[in-house]
Amino acid sequence: MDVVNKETARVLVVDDEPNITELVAMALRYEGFTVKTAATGRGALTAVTQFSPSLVILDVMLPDIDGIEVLKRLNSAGAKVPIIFLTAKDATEDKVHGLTIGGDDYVTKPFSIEELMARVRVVLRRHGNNAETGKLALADLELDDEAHEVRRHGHVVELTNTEYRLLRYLLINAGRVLTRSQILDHVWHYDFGGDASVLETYISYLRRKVDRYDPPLVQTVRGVGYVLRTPRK
Amino acid sequence: MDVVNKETARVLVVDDEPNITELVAMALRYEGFTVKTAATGRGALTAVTQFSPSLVILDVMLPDIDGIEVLKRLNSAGAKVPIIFLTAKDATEDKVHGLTIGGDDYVTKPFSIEELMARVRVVLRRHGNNAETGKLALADLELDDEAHEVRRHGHVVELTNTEYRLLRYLLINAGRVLTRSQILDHVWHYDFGGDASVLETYISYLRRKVDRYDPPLVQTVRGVGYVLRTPRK
DNA sequence: GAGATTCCTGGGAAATTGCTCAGAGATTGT
DNA sequence: ACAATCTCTGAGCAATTTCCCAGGAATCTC
Repeated sequence: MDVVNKETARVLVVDDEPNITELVAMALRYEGFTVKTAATGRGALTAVTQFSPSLVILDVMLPDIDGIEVLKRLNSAGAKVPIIFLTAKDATEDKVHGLTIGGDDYVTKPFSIEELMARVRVVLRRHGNNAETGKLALADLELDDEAHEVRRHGHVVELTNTEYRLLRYLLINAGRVLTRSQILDHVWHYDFGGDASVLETYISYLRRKVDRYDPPLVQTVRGVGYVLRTPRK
Repeated sequence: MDVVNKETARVLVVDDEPNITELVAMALRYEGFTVKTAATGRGALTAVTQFSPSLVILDVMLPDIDGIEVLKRLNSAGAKVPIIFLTAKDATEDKVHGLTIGGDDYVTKPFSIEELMARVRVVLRRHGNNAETGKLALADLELDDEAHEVRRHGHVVELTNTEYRLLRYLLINAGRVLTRSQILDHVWHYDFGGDASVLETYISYLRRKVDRYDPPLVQTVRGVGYVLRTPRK
């Protein structure tokens, strides 16, 4: 289904924190992308010319040239590569916000891998590099990624962001039992160290909002985790 | 992507405790994998380059370089081999938690072999090493790992987690007589110290739930253990 | 066949797991 | 800066699961 297939899509990851680049690179490779990393703004610029990525994931805070400056230089050099900024949740956010007009986007640290990957898909789709439709469904439950909208039985269901991401992850893996740690890894922030009971709370929320109509789709597998599926029997 | 079938799939087991590596290596070999072991982080790194395993099972606590550092070095060396971490149930768990993004996973000690093998299969399947479809069957008894679901004669059978793992272990070894201690080692935690009569209790549970239809598949071999097989009159 | 051994099963206590609610704290929008 | 919303925690409660025990059934040994 891929127009430009994923195997040939190249992503450059730039961050001065090796933990982050490794984490992100790993997740991207797992999704099938070819990945290069850089630790500095200067390194990023040369990597763009040599590697010519289809997408750059770029930390705003870098030891030498900051991310925004990198963007400017790339633009004035005529390189039209889309960028996803990584930014701490502070004042600079506004700055980045104003700049992300084109196909660009930004994600605030700490982020969840699932969230970042969703952005990557969206950005690449916007740039015609990928043909994911952005729609998922199970029974009378529909999730439209583009509109960020969920419907059950035809009715729009209002979900918060975390609820949405949780439902999305379950829906991607519909019919497959997911363990708690799998879910926590994907839906919560990468440095989330808290109590795993948030998950239970959110499952509870989802049930109240999404499973208000029969049949119940969110199912517990005791001692293992959760599944989204039509009830057997 | 490397498509590797089980016969040729290689697994590297790293732990400084020989009891553990032996136990795990034996179980893996029994399942048909080719296995190498290492006792140190350094040993692991060289083994990865020489042996180029499809999967590494890696203790976090090692005498020289710890498991997380090994992961980092492997990644920065561009080796994208999936890892299953073994970790004690303490603070380090969080650390590992954050790192298990790609196809990686972790298991807390003490674990049961059966549990670890399930993770191995999941991880290898995720990585396109179609080691197994994730389905097992004997006569009209089916077990679907992904859905964590068991059917007998077409009907779904509700099993608790321990019941499920016990049945799974018997099913993998269908036709082969398993001793009590084999079963206890595999299905219960490897350092399980309780009364061995739990096993009898659970066999009883399984019979009630799974062997409700003819023919009875769960059979006792007096003085030895149990087998799962169609009765030979 | 009698005794010894091994195994089966029901009852029930203890532990675990999961659900829900209420509220504190953080975040967002106006 | 305020109000509204969202996220996460903790605790109590409910349900289920795990495990142990004990009495009795089945099988083996002699």
